Amino acid sequence: MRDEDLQEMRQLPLFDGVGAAYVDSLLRSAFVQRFPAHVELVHEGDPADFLYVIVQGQVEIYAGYRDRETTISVLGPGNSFIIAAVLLDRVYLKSARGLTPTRILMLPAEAVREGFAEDAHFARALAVDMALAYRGVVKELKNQKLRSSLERLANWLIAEDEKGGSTGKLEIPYDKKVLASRLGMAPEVLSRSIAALIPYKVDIRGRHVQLNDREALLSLARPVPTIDDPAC
Amino acid sequence: MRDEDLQEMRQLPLFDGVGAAYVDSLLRSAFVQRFPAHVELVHEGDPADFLYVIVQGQVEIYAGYRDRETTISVLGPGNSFIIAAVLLDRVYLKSARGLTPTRILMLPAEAVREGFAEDAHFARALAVDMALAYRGVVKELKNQKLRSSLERLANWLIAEDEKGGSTGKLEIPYDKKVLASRLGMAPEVLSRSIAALIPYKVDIRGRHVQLNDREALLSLARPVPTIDDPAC
DNA sequence: TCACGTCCTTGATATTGATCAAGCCTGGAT
DNA sequence: ATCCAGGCTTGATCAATATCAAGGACGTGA
Repeated sequence: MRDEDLQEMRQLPLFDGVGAAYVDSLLRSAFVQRFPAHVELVHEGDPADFLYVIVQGQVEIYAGYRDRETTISVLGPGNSFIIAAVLLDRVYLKSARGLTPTRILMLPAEAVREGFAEDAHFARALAVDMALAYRGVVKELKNQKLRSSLERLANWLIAEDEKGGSTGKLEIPYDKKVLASRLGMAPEVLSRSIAALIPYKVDIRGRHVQLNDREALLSLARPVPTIDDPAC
Repeated sequence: MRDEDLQEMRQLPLFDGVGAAYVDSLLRSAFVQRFPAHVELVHEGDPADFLYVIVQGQVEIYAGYRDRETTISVLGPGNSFIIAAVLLDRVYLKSARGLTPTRILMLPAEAVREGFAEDAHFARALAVDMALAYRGVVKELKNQKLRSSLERLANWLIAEDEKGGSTGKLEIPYDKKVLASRLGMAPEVLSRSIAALIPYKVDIRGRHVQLNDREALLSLARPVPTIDDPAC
């Protein structure tokens, strides 16, 4: 790994609270790889040989069943996948592909497990990551089971706006078909739900979104911290 | 805590791989409580003051949104809830109530976090628990997003039969309305789905279930390890 | 034994979402 | 500039699920 890459990798959130010497030791067996867009990085059902950390680009985590497919999440720089499979030495439950060209840090699973067994700080960092990831999926499961498609879209828009500082303007960060899949609906349903938000002063043109009456949208969306607040 | 309780608590899966001296130290600040059925043990949104471990009885983990409610899981003896909230010192994302009378070990959250910070074995045990819990909820999210109600029921029956040794006979372990909620459907839909399984030689009377043609049901259910196998 | 509450099933209807089809729009390649 | 593939929208139709209603079954308490 090149020195400039090494310096960059040391800053990754995965290594928060972990001793620098130990991080370097882990990184010695790792490498950074570039992938073009659309390439499948991880295949559901495969043994977990690597822990992946996104250095650059956007990765879609998805899963299939028979001829169906759904997007579980879309991850960006600093995010890792899939810690649980690596820790437990089991197969990946999900697949991953780059939505854009990507640079990915690949940590051999063996090295991660050794680190887990030997370095208590690293073990704790992984536990905390696991706990946060778990809570994220619980919130998503609740979102799916408890809300309609329209409610999920409205809440996603509110949350995405808040991420950007509640300016009332946001960009949908990927194709609408990916957003539809991520929110658990067909693309046609997303189109219709977007149209259904027009009375709530939501203006969507292409990927550009403008929320012209935040209170109106909030009265429809009715977010709750235990589903919608990433910091909760 | 009474000595006989103490002995019993030491055997809990949560403490696998953790030194006996440390377990005893943790248990010194804990207590075992009995609750009648239906009592709410944990309320969604409350601060996580305790880690709960079921010693006896059956607990329904559920969540609500506006006037809706869904069952996330039903847990039995040996299972704990809710580790992630305690570890991160955040609110509970879910509620819990006993479906039956219960005996619950209550570990103060503070003590658990201290244990996590001080005892590397305990930290690793919690990390592994977290990884397993994470994978479980990912499978459930996939189950919800990728399958119809009928598919979820068929697969639940197959999995429940396998838990009991694949005898072809099983007992639904709680009220059907809880099973319906757990599988993400209204009770009426569960009734209709049960009736729809009659051509597949599934015989359900009350809580008694008999699978008279496992292959037929499997051809409908089409289980995959990455959703249905708890050991995967 | 009786009364009552809750669970469950069945029927009917409404709503939500999926699927199929068609055509427009847009960005990339030539 | 032109062509083409894929994304997206809209219309139509179908399927799945929710909701409402009613009545029977069953277990519990008196």
